[in-house]
Amino acid sequence: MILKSQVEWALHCCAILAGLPQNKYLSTKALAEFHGVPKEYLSKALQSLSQAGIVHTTLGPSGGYRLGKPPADLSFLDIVEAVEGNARTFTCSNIRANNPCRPQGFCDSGPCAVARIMWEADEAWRSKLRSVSLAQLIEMLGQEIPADLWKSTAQWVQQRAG
Amino acid sequence: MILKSQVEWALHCCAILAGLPQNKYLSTKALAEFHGVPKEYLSKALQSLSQAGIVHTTLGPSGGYRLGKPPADLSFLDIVEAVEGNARTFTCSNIRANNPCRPQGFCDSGPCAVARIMWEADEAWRSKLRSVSLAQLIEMLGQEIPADLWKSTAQWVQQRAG
DNA sequence: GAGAGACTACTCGGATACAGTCTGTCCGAGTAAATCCGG
DNA sequence: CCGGATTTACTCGGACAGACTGTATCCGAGTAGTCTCTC
Repeated sequence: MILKSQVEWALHCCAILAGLPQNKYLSTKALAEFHGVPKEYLSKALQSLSQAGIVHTTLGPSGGYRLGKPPADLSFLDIVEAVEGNARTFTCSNIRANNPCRPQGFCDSGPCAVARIMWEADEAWRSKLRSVSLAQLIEMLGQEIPADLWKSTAQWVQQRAG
Repeated sequence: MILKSQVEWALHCCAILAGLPQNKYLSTKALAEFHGVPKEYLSKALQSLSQAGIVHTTLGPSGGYRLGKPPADLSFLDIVEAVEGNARTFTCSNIRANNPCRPQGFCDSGPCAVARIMWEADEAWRSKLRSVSLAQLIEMLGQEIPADLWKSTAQWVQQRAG
């Protein structure tokens, strides 16, 4: 059970897009070059973000992506679920129903205990992701990245933005 | 990111094995028939549990599996990790290193903020699974399963145990 | 110089291909209990 | 009746195949700016 690499890409792309000047767009090509990943495949992740309303896109030259909401309103969970889907990590196939001792027509009341516990763990994971916003990530990155690198990166983004 | 069906099987099998008389064994065949799953494939999950020391096995006739530890000492996490592996759900490929603005020879101090947050969420998931023991599951099942079904199931297990 | 049309750069979506994992099956090797057979 | 040899029932491990997913690439359709050409 391992998340796709697209999740990592999407998170880093959102972090970059958060530093973009208002009403400017950054192309897939620029984002792909910045992160050193294949442009065409990264485009799939960005499409997922677009469909989820996390980023906004414009066609034509000087087109590309920008965030669709302020970074404070975007949680890690929003981005992860946009790429990975929002299905629970544990699927209950209700194998207790195959118990040969069951009387015919026996009907269960609610999901089985195993599934409930696994779903609680899943919810703990989601809850943590929900509690961290993109704005908080930017703040953390600002603290741990050297000031000159932070500045030159911002310049690079501004130069490529259209 | 969805857990294998083997995880569900392993959890239910451990719950059944917990109801086994001391020093008795239950065969893969019996467990497979009880849960209505393919015997050969279920055997893979049980092998994983065996390698992790969660269950103990004996060869020959009247052989099979029994728990290797008391149910109170077995957590959900033990069982899930035995089948699914203990690798983190998020893998950081350190794509920040591809930032074209980086000076040559730049060296990061510690994992990047994105990975740290994802790993915290992963730990929240594991922590929840670690907090629930197999004994607690048995107790929950005892409360929600009708008494007569609980009894006849115990009898079925005892009859098939060797 | 102004407006219409062509051009360009980009996103979007579908089609395709490849690799790895998940699911499932099959079979031989090894082991321990039960059974059989000779003394 | 007893002890050794055979049989039996099971686990274990590897090999194998098919389906599905993740990764990656390519190309055509559509769109919005930009450029060019004509009047």
